[in-house]
Amino acid sequence: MALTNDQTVEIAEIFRLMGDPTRLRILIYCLDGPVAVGDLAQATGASPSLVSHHLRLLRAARILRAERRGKKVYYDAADDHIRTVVGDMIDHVAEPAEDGED
Amino acid sequence: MALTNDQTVEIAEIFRLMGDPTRLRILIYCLDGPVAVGDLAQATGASPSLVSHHLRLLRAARILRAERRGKKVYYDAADDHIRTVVGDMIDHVAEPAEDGED
DNA sequence: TTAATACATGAACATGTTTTCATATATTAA
DNA sequence: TTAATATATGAAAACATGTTCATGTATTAA
Repeated sequence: MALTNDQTVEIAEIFRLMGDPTRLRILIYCLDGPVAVGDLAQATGASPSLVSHHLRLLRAARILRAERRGKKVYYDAADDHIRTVVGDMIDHVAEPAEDGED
Repeated sequence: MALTNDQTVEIAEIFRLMGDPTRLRILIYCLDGPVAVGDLAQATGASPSLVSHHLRLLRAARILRAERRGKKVYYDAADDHIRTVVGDMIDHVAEPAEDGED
């Protein structure tokens, strides 16, 4: 499959955003359903401010989406592709190395 | 699925490496079969030196693997998970936005 | 051995990113 | 309105990364 330059850059941008451990932790916590910012901060051990900064990036890239309910804002995966990509990668790491590699 | 901290960091590292446009282009060219370094440089428009630097990172993370044949060194995807992850992401970008997003 | 080709590597520059801290905004309750 | 909770944001500090250039190593052929 051939990609345009814009598509390549867009994909790289999504991978890049997934490529920071703090942000990836936040993302993974959001894969199973909406989670509030404060809960993400608690779960990840990052400050609410830092979590909020990361959430903004993830949201801007349409990796996550936000929904306010009262005082809290809940974030969850923007679509199933995101879940699939992260799921595949988890499988990749969970599996033992394949034959033939050096 | 619960991940250890090491696993999370390992996954983030792989995503991070896929998250640079030059490196992603190199990776995508390697998905369909072994490609020599010089051909990757030509195809991507990057210098052989830069391609080599990127290949070293991709190889160290076991995203690609190398095989020398005479003077040339051929790189290809280390396993099918890599192909799957990139393929999923291409689908993600190729598809129109889903319902319900803001 | 020498030369030519193909790739790899170290150092340095330029740029970009993550994180913290202080402060601002939104929502609800009193 | 005031206070309390929850989240967002701007700026700066600390740190990391991509790229280039010069040079080094491997392989083959003469």
